[in-house]
Amino acid sequence: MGNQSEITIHDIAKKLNISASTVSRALKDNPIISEATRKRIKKAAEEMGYRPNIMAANFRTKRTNTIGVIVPLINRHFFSSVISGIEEVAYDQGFTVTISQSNDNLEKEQKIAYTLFSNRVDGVILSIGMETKEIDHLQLFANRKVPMVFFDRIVEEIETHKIIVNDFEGAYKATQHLIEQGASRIAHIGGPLNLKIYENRQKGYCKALSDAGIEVDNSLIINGNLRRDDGYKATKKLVLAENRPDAIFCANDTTALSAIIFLQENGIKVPEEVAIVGFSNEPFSQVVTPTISTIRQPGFLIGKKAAELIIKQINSNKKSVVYETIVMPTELIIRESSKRKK
Amino acid sequence: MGNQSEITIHDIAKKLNISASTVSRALKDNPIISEATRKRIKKAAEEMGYRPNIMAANFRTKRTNTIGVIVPLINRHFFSSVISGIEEVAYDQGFTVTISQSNDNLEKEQKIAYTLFSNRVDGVILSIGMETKEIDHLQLFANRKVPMVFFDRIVEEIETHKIIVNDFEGAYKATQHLIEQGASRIAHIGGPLNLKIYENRQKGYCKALSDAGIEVDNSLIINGNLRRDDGYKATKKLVLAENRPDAIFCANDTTALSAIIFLQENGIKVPEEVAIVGFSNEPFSQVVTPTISTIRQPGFLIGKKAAELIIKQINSNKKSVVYETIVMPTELIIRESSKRKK
DNA sequence: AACCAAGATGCAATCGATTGCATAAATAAA
DNA sequence: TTTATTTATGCAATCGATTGCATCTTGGTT
Repeated sequence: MGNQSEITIHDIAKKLNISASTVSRALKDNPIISEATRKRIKKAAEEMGYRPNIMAANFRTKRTNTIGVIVPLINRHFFSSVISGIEEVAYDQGFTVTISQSNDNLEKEQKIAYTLFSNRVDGVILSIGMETKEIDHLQLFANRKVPMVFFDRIVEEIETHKIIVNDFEGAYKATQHLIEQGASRIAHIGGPLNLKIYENRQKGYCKALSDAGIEVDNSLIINGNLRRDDGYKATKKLVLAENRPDAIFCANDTTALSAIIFLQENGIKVPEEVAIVGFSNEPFSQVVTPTISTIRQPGFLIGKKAAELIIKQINSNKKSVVYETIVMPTELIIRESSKRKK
Repeated sequence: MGNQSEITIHDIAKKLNISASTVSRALKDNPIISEATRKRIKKAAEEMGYRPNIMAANFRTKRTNTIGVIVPLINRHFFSSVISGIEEVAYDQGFTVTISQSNDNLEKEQKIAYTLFSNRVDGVILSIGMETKEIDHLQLFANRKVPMVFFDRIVEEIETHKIIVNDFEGAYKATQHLIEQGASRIAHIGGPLNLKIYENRQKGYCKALSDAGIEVDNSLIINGNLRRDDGYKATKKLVLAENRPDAIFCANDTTALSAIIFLQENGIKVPEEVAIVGFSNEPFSQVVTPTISTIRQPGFLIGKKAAELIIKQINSNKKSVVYETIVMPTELIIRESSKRKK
């Protein structure tokens, strides 16, 4: 059993008294090798417990069949869904997926990018971190013609494939829904505006208001980092001000939840007095009390699509690629936190 | 900008009129190279935009600095936490992490294992799928002396590092806590007993009862698949029986939640009339109403520990490794669903 | 029988970084 | 100055699979 030394195609060749090139070709089902020898070779390979040294092959062919993925945090439902989608497609096509998380830290993102590049991944799928304003480390891939797909948090300046969620539409629908539920003073707890997604959510919110003839009141918009604490404080500020809002559209579910918590702690009824809609459909949003209305982002589908796009580009001999920007639709999920009895 | 052709150490060598070996050594900070030349070389490398071809280096040195991870499902909080922990440690030590999911499918798990092996990962960290009864594909690593760490769902027959959670202890503490809160008729909604982890949880529950002088009543134990539905039905059955239990220890948080939902729907107060403790500390358990008491499994720590173990083994010149089986402690988190006012 | 084409296999170079050993240069000791 | 010693650098082989080109078989055709 214990077989420690590497078995190479040369070992097989020697045993069968043929050349290594023939072995190589046979194992790759090259039709130029006769049926008979191919079978002999495969049989021998099997018996000898041969496992190809992919490192050697990669080195020679300059392909790794590896896709690098960079996300801010693996341990978050949206991103792990995307990864799951990527993995699903990539695996079927014979690709390996290497995953790294930037922790929303620019320095780490840069290191990861250089590492992936040095590892000669065939392509990169990524969503940038909150701090990412410099983009030299990403330009690297563009310059060297390494296929790249941005998703969700994209970099506009780099011309490549992009998959985004229709944040504008989602925010619009969320806000519109709040209006339909009878709200008229609708606040917004938003994210950092240097990220396009939060800008678009905010724009969708504003557009829905103005389409309904409601003037946008900047005192009702609070931007922050969308952590639990941010939502709590923002809600406090909104509620304690004179002329309290009767609804809040939050740019993620975390702040929606912390808003609800603050409101409940202060005896303000959700949704009767303040209706809430979040964003992202985090798993907890459907099990908390009240369940949180939110916008579903199709993470798994985004992942699949990203993998398909990048594999297509990897396999197309890199000439004249037409870059696509895919906008994924969103879906409004109405739950208790915004549904007012009529 | 557009720099398409590979820059190698030979290009640097040629430009500086020195040999490639000197360049290689200088870039690796080999002290045998003089300060002066090292600086010249590094400067030139920087200027020329040199990026080492790690494929070539890996091939030569037979190390990939890559750790392969196989989990049943990426998109689940426990596993993504573990991955996060692995990634954290591995990254700091200069390792790359490759992640694959088996989807609890034996065939896919086998394919992944062979792929990882062919890619010559330096080590493998894995939690097996539900279907995994054959283990040839895992023996492969053991035979070829590839470092391996099992976590959570381990294979007993393979002698290697293992990291498991102390399910017995966790269940014991949960049950004990319920007793301390004044409960005396404590039910258990358990998982399939062919999985070790659920067997141990049940054993811990029974031991805690008998240690407290409470006889185990089998009519209070219901085993199932621990889905939402299972918890709901089990609770119904328990509650509608004569002599209703005054507490339930659930083998996961999902059933704990559905138990709570059933109880609330039927006007039974949690925790006053029936106290509940779950298991796993799923993210939702701290945000639902009431918040759910549960047992924390240190996923992130398990990941870190697994990475540390495997890296240690990779770096130790593979002679005489002592395999460790680490049992991670659990922590009881007391929340509203079990805390009775005194 | 002579020639050709198609089919099957082998030869040898190649990818880029690493590394044991040899050598050259610089310094110290005699 | 000569020899030993240290320090710095170069030479060349190597890792295993791939692949363009050369070579050898074989059978078919005239």
